[in-house]
Amino acid sequence: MRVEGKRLAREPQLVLEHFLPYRLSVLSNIVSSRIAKFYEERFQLTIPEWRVMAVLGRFPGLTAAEVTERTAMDKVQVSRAVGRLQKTRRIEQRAVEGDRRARHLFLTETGHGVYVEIVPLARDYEHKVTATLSAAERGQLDRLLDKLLAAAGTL
Amino acid sequence: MRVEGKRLAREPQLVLEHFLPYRLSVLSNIVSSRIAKFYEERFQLTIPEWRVMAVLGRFPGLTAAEVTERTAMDKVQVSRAVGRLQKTRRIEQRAVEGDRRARHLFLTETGHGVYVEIVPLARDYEHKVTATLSAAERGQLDRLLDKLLAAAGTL
DNA sequence: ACAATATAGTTTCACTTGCAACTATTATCA
DNA sequence: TGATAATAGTTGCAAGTGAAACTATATTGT
Repeated sequence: MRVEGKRLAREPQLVLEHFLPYRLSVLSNIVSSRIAKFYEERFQLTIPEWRVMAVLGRFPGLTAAEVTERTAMDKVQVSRAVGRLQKTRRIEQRAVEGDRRARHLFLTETGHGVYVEIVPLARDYEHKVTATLSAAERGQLDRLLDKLLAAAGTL
Repeated sequence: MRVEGKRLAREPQLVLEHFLPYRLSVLSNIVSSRIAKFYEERFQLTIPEWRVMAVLGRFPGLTAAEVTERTAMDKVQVSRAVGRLQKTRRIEQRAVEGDRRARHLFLTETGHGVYVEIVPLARDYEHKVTATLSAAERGQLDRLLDKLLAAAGTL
């Protein structure tokens, strides 16, 4: 009934800590949870909320559906993040003329202030994460992520 | 009240799709959710369960605490995965002599069969994800992940 | 024009998750 | 030895999640 002894030697094995999906997941979880903790403590902001603010900072007036396209979040997540951001007065909405289902979303002045404050902090954190990499390695990392993201999208 | 017009041009901006934490999260989520779906459909297995099985396949007899150390899962997650795996008869436990709190965990014959079936499938998937990379790039990826994981762990 | 479809966004539900509290057991040390 | 602290593992709870159902509005085809 038990599995032990030399049988194992010849059988397929998987070394979890060398397994790409596992490594990606661990790395991503570490990075995301640190950021999440930081945003939460400092701004009472979740990562989905931050993502919505980030795209609205760059593209004021997107609708929720357009935010969804640009963030790899699903529409439920966006809807909830938008709801919370409105409650906390970081974003506001205006009618889309010609379509009463959708609304344009904008950072409020308050929201924009938060955005402007976070952006350099986010960059700092990114730099810390990649601090042990050389410039060449950072370039490699970018290229590899591009390729992997493209590949993963079409699998 | 609104944020628009040329003000934006001079203000800090963050391009989400170039932001490392975001990119890592998106890539990891795509990869993990595909795998999760596959494991679920084919083996009624969650990723935490699979991780537990993967380490027990390689290190039969670990205790739950030891599984925790080796998987970057927390003990609650391990406890629940172990519970489900016992219910589905994929693992079993034996007493640890000299400590009645802990138990050694082993794959059952059934569990081992699942393990042996999954391992090559997992490898295949990994290869598919990296199929667009050259051998050199795969090497780079490994090295970069090593460095980033080491760095992230100590931040 | 109007029935059938599609889309924007919200809500419900079942499930997962992590934190903290908890039980049981073992280790420490005065 | 007996009190205190540490450890293994489980459970309760509050919050987050995605899938599917739902409302409201817009589009399409006849």
